[in-house]
Amino acid sequence: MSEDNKVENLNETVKLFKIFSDLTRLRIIDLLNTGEHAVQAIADELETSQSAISHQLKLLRDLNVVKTRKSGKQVIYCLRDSHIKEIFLIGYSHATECE
Amino acid sequence: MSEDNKVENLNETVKLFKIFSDLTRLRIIDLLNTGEHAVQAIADELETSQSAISHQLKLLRDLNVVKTRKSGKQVIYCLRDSHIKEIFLIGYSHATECE
DNA sequence: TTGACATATGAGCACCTACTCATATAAAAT
DNA sequence: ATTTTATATGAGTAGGTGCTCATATGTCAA
Repeated sequence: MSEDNKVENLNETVKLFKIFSDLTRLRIIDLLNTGEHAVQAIADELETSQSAISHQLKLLRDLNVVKTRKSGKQVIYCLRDSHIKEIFLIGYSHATECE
Repeated sequence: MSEDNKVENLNETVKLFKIFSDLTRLRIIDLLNTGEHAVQAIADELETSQSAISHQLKLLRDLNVVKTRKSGKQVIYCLRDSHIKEIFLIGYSHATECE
């Protein structure tokens, strides 16, 4: 592998880890681990503004972390696949196992 | 577990993931995976200024990711334990396996 | 159609972060 | 002792990020 490819792979890895590097996003992911939720339900649960949640959900959508379906006026979010869930859980257990 | 503890645990998880959320730091960690290196050797290998590397190494020191030993004028860095290596490798493989 | 509700999004701002540049510190060589 | 080499660190700065606030868009109900 060329040095450029190595750096490119590391850059992809950085992008992946950045998904989990914000408390609001991590709380959303943690919540969606328990099942699908509408936007306002997420905002209520996390006691965070609808706008802040919606901005983060857009990021997670653009990064293919979550997918949506519509139900009437609501938009319901869930994790796209177990990929993200796995990495989250590994990080979570490593971060909390030394207490 | 209280909601506060949950958030606190998620915050620790965020801190862990943030370690890996910068290309320079990830390249340093990747390089130290191959064994210990002095500061200037890291800077040369990554074609990055000594100052930039030194600043990042200070961060990694403060986060207990790396440890050092002195050898004459040089300060030689290595990863503190396999903990970090494991998480890095999991993220790296997840980020690169879909190509 | 009008109003109420649910979500998305743009603009602006405050904060954070990773760099550069200059300089301090420390050890070895001369 | 002075100079050279290796590393650390403070100040300043540019770019990125996550929020708020205002508003747009879309859907249902009356």
